[in-house]
Amino acid sequence: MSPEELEYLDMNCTEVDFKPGEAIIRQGQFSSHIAFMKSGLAKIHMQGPTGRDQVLKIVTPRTYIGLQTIISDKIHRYSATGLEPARVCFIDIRSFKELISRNPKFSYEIIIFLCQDEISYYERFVNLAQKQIGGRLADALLFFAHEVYHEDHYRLSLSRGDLAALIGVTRESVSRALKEIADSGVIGMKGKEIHILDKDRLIRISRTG
DNA sequence: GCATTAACCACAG
DNA sequence: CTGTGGTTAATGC
Repeated sequence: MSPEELEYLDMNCTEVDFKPGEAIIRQGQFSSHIAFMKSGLAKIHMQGPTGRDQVLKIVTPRTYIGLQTIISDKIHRYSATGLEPARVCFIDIRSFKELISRNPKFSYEIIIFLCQDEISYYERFVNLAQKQIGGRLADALLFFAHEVYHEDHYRLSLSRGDLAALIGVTRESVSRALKEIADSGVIGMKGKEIHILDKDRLIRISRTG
């Protein structure tokens, strides 16, 4: 993006800080803005027909929240909630649309983002449908190491319940699966501290799980 | 049938 | 919020 466009974005953007557990956007709420994560971590989640909460994805810095708002400024179909202290930038839809139509480079970046996002949903969809708990949990643990913390040793900011909602199982199953995978020496774990000790085996679990 | 897997429930730290 | 144990239902040899 050119400096002018950045400036344009900045001028039309309102920065807000969120604490862990605070709602960034709420399912069912009127939507008039698109959000951009500047820093921190959040979850995108949705209330299912059973009333249970499902985590659709984890949002890392430099990604958008609520892009779908572009197609109609109606109601949010999902929620976003902070997991770690987060700084979020809200851009009103009009300004955002303006930028899209004015700037092909920007539009192209958005399309790239949407494409990558969709691919990752496809993969997650298949993984959730075909793997059992061990494999799904391994996927999640590897995801946090590779995509979020960029470390094999990290402090997970999600609760066991969040983790369960992410991989579509109950929190009890997460507890048991974590214990099992830790007892086998593949990971080290104390509370929310996760230490990947044997990545090869973890990857194998992810594939065969 | 028998084993495995995972949800559901209750209860304790 | 987290972990554990018992129970129960579904699925696959």
